Amino acid sequence: MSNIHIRTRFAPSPTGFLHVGGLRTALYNYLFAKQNGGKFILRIEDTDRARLVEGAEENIIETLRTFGLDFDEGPIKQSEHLKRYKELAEELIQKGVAYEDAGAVRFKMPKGGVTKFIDIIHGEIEIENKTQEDFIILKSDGFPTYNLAHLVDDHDMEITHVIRGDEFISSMPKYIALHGAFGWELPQYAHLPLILGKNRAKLSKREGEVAVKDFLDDGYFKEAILNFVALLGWHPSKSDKEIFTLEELIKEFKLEDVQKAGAIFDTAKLDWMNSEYIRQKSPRELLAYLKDAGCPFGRPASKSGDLEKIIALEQPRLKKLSELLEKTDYFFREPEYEAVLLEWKNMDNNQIKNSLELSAELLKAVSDKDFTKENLEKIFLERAKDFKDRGELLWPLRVALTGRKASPGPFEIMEILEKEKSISRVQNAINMLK
RNA sequence: GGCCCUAUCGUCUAGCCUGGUUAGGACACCACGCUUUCAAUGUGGGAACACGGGUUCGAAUCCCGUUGGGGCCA
Repeated sequence: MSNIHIRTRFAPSPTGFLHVGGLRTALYNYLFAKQNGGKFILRIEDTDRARLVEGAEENIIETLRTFGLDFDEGPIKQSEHLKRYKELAEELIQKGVAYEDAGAVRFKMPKGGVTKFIDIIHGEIEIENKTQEDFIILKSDGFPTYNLAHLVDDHDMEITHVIRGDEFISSMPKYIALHGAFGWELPQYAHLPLILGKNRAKLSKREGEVAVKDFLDDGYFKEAILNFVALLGWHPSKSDKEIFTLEELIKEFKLEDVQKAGAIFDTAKLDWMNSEYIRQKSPRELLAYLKDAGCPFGRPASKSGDLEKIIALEQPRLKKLSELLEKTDYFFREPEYEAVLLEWKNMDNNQIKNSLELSAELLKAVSDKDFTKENLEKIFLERAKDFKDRGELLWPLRVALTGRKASPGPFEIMEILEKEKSISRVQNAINMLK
């Protein structure tokens, strides 16, 4: 608790929905603040009025809440500080370090020397001042540019650590010169490597799914997304642990261990991670989650106990919850398939028919009460011994029940389908072969 | 084009600071086992130090250069 005064901020522009890169920046800011007992603050940088997108601010706030990245202060909006920026621009003109130019105010960038600073992630960085031009700090419409506004607010909000994307490194001489002109102390900086698309370029909306909301809507768990994003550019120093809760991340995250090079955002590992989280949850939790999400799974209604059983069957096969509806459709309507699918290896039509007729016969002999997975398995596996291989009995049966090449096993399915429906599906298959 | 950042398997990365490893893990991929199918699971496998020079007995690791990638500005 020694660093009680540490203050970080996440300062997005509301020019679009929160994307994965933004989420990671917010997360790292949050983790660093929390692990030091400090404060995490949200600031909305809404001074570029032309690029504002409706609903973006709400989406950013809502998404941060969803992930549990609760901010201690804010949201603070820059558009409410217009007077402050104007006064400060004025002050710089008075001091002779800024001047008016076609209605705008420009800051006089020192032309000689080098700017040196320490970045927590990159170490020492040196940039010659002559690479920078005099730059606009206040536009003719009275709105400040990023160059001025972000650092005024960081100062006023007493931000101690600025953790943001790499893309600002080359403008650091501007920010440092401006701090000098105001006589303000510099915060510490940590510039995060960019998250790149498959084409190695900065992730952009044009590539489709980059909004965090899209992933949420697509059936990825928030825990999985957060976990995945945390590992894009960071790795625990003394272990190979990969599954982390937010609390664990707060304990183990180290800003100095953040990678210097950009990371490609590739969803293959996210899929795996999501399936890990799906398997960790109980079917009941998954069902509740689906209900909350307004997913039509299970409608029209069957008994709710069955829904949990159905989820339990597919659980180890799911990468995303959104696959559930399609994968379990045969529980809710009669399967449709081609008769050839019933064929196992080199069986001919007659053999298939005989196999299915035996199945029907065996099923009819089981009472409703005994129509359980265990019982059915015992009965069928015993009879399957009469065949060259079990598949001759079990494959046609399973296809008759599901209409699918791939599915869970027939016994667990039949327990859920119950006797009458199981038999009728087998009967339908037999009829197809006539 | 100028400036800046950056470089280990296909991807995310450990190792680099403090030279000596069969260069480790995870995902993905392949094979095998289990198995009626698909998963899950178990075992095994292929797969990387961008390149060129130094320094050194010895370089992924230190230095220089080149190339590639990215960013910012124009």
